[in-house]
Order: sequence, then structure tokens, then C-alpha cells
Amino acid sequence: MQEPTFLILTALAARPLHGYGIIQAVQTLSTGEVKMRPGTLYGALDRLTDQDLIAVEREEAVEGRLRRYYRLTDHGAAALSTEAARLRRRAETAETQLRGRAIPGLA
Amino acid sequence: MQEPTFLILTALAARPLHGYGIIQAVQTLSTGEVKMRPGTLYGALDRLTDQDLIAVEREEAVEGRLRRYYRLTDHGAAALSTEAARLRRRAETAETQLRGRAIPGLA
DNA sequence: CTCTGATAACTCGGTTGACGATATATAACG
DNA sequence: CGTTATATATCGTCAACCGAGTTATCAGAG
Repeated sequence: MQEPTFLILTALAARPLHGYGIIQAVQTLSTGEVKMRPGTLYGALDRLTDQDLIAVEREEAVEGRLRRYYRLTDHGAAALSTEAARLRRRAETAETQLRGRAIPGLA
Repeated sequence: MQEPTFLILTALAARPLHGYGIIQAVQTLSTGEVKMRPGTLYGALDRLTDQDLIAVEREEAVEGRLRRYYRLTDHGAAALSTEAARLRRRAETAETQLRGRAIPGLA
């Protein structure tokens, strides 16, 4: 799983959002680092829906404009949780290695 | 930066290694999770060398077989450190969101 | 003596997924 | 009336990962 995908799932973890809301949430959650483009978002949304990690919650028409809300599925929440733990482990391993001290027992 | 690339840099952080040694180190460092393929490794090695994140340390001929050792450059160590911090932040943000509590002040 | 498996390097083609650019439409602001 | 913000969507490209295959040496099993 790559960063943009991870951030979409993160954005949807707390509450359902529509596409444009995800773009804004991702920017906020990444403290301005990541500005997701529509080309990345809508492709990922279709893919994640196919993988049953997210699902369409509801569709709203606000002032003539459609808003399609997505929510994280249970499956998606589990995947995000697993992936977060993985990132944490990767970060820890890298920092340990950088300190120049290999974990005892490793070649 | 993607996971395989990150793991190559992690493997080289503590000490220089040759290609095959990296494959083994990655597998150990990821507690068996990631078995890097040659196609991934050698492509990444060329790319990372071009980006000056790693460099060829020396070439050794051991029993007729060539061993090409790569080391992390200062630039590469800095990039790995930055990326590790980034992964840590991503993991933390995701876990916070999963707890259902948005960071106060966010929409 | 041959075959398998580990070590060690490298190539090639396919697929996935992110990205930039572009398109469309409405409402608000100046 | 033009620009900015909201909101969705498509298209073509490119980077990167991945599996499979190639070549070669040496050790150990059969």
C-alpha cells in the first residue's frame, strides 16, 4: 500500500467524507505535505471500493452538486490498522539501524 | 519512497552490503515478511545510485565470484531518517483517527 | 558422477498505481 | 464578467515493483 492510498483510508477512519472532503482532510492530516490530485483520488476510490476497503455511504445533492460520501469498511479499518503497525515497525527498524547498532542476533 | 526502497536503505544503514546480502538483510529486518526479488533490487540499486542515496563502496572477487558492496551516503542516511520520521507520523495519525477521535481543531 | 541447492550477479517484460493535465458544472466574490 | 472554491470524473504517461528467467561457482546429497 502506497502513501496516497494510506492517507485516504486514514482520512475516512474517523468519519465518512466525500471526494473533495478527502482531498482537504489529507492535506490537513499530513500537515500540508500532501496535496492529493483528483487523478490520484478517483482512481484510488474505485480501486479501494473494488477491494472492499471502502464503500459508498450515501449520495447527497447539495445545491445541484452531487456529493458522494465514502466510509471505511470493517475490512478497510483492519487493513489500515495492520498497515499502521507495519509503518511503525519499519520506522523503528530504520532508526535502530541508523544508530549503527544492529539488533543483536542479526548477521 | 516505497517499501522495498526504504528497506534497502535500512539494510545499508548499519554497514555496507552486497546485493545478495541486501536480499537476506531485508528478509531478516522485516521478520520474514518481505522477500525482495532481484528485479526489484537491481533496478532500485541503479536508481538509488543515480540519486546519490547509495554508492558502490568496493568490489571484491571472492572465489571467482564478484561481490559489489554498496554503502549508504550521507545524503542517503538523511533521506532515510526523514522518511522514517514520516512513516512514524503517518502511523500515529492513522491510529489516532482509528480511535475515532479527530485531532482537536480539525474539521 | 550427477543433481540439487545455496551463493551471487543481472535482464526483460508485464502490471499496478500515482500523477499531471484537462474537462465539466455551480455558486460566491469582487 | 472573470476568478476562485466546490465537486466530480477521465485520459495518457511514467515510475517502480515484481516474477521469471539467465549465467556461474561451489558444496553436499544421492
